[in-house]
Amino acid sequence: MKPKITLKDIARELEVSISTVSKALKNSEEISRDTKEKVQAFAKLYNYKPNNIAISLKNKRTKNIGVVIPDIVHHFFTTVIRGIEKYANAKGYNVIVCLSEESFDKEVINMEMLANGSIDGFIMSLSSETQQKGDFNHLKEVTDQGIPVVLFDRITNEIDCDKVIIDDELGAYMATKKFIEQGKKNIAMITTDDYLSVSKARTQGYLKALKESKLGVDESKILKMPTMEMDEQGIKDFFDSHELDAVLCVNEIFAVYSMRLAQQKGLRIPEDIAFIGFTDGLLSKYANPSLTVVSQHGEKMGEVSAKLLIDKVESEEEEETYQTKILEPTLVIRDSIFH
Amino acid sequence: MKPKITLKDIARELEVSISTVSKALKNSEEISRDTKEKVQAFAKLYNYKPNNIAISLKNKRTKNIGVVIPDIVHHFFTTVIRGIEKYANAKGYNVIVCLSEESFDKEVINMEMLANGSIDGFIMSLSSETQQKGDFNHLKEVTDQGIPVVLFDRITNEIDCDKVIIDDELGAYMATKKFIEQGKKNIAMITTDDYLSVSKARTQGYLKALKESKLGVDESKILKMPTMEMDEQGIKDFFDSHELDAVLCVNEIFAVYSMRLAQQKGLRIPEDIAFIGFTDGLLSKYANPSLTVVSQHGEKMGEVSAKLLIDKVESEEEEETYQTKILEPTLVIRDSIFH
DNA sequence: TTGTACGCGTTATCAC
DNA sequence: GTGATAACGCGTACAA
Repeated sequence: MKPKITLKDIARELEVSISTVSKALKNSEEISRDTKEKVQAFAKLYNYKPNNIAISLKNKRTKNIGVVIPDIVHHFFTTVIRGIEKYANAKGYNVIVCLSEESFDKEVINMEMLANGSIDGFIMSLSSETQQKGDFNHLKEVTDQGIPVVLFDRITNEIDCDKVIIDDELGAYMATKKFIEQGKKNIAMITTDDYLSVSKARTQGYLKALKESKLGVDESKILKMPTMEMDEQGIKDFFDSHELDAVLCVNEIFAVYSMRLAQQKGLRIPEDIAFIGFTDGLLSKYANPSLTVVSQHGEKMGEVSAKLLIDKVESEEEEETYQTKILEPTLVIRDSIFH
Repeated sequence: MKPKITLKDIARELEVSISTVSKALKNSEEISRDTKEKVQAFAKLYNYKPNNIAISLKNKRTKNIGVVIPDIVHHFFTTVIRGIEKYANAKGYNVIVCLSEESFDKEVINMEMLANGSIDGFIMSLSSETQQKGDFNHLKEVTDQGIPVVLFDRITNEIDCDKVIIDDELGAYMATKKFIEQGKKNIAMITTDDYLSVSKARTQGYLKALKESKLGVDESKILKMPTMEMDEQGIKDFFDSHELDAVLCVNEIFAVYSMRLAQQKGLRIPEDIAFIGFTDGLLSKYANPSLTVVSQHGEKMGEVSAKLLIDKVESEEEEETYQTKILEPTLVIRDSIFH
């Protein structure tokens, strides 16, 4: 058991002053070669490392980034974290992860916990409850304090800050268009309620593609699930009451589950009915048949978010200029559609 | 823009001393009702919150937990994080997540980054490279400094610390036994190289069950993959060169992919060939057919780890007594075997 | 009842 | 070339 050693310890042991030690360790020109060597040798021997907390207090910089997300089990958020971690780590930052579990209150509590000096900035994606309530005071307070915030994926226009999203509307548009090109006539969409910013945008892309085609829109072919949770019965009923030959799903879980239902009804995929989902996760890759998806490029999104945040944190001037980066979605073609 | 307010600011504004403010905010009996109300009102108005960093420096307690894991995209680790986060948050702790990406060097760097005061303790699962090298000096150094460590899942006996694992051997044993009871005769195992502690234990459980039965062991029915990465061709060759009616896989990805291969060969699941995997993730649940798995109870594991760590962090006496908690695995029966 | 002084570990400035 | 001092923000033992 050898407890952490401080400057003071070294100073006492070597019978010099604390400031001499501090300078010696930084190879300051002021200090004689002799003392420098003595101090550095001693420090190395006892494995001296400066205390991060003390430095944080002094510099008012923690080198920590707070990441607040609704859920960590979803593959998309997981890849975003990985992207953030990658970029942040390379820049010497640590990542503190907090989960809101889709709860407004938890989101608020987590942010308050971190906003009192623990972090230099936030990267976050709003909980569904927050988007539903439309209450963003906790974000406002944080930005008012001058703490930089980057929102990704689930964002709001009510807050002035940097944002990173993919073009959800375009993604859904591309997917729907693909169906149309392949001659599908009865194209359904399974999504969540509109309060989720991404669901809304995706629904619009779907509608846009249909309006541009001869097919036109049939609102009854849109199934809006109340939550992100799987409602197996809801989807089952939907399939029983509609004649469909293509389905666009707002996430991969809905899609994979829907495929199973279709198969149970004896439909062939993609001949009788084709599927496209969002999120390029393990589920899509290993589903049977494998699922065509609109990739959200989570890792890229994380990296971009981290870069935006760290740039802002490290920039001296406080520019009040914010940007919104819109990443291009891409279609990952697999066996759930023709190719 | 209203920057953070400090005790000093309040003191100056109200023309009292800093310590008076500090005491007033803690409702100290020493302070007159009058000043207390004045101070508290002012503090509330300007939304005063004590600076975490300053408190950390003073208390030598950060209320941060460092979590170092090999990978965040695997469902198992994801659920463990969730468990840790849940427990830790309830206790007022934050979770700093670092990814080693299965790399020894990254693991070392991450730990060093955090060990200089940023955290009160570590929860970690070893990278495969670390287990392969058998070099645990970075762990030794940390524990030598008196920083508590909890290892989970991928552990080592070389380090004295609390540990949390599931009984991997038992899990594999249960699964194999299940196959045997159901009359399967040619039971294979797809695993990774033995340097991963969990793979080794699982292989032993598999062997134990076979030895106890009349079937006996056929080493050629064990496929050892060099890494956690999917080697599709390796599995394909294995299937082509063996007559199998049951397969135990060390993770769900191997299992789901193997099922697909079996189906492509025209085999029926579970009649012709049955499958069991490890890890109760989304993949297992939504596979077609759904996959029977040995559940590792990741969330529980995270909670238990967090509890062990926080208990140790908060205990005054430094007991040099460590425990290893062994969680019971359970079989989650789904359609990839008879039931 | 209020205020002073000190310490947590570090760095920067200034004096010797 | 070296050291004393102040400061970051807070809490607390002790003094007034």
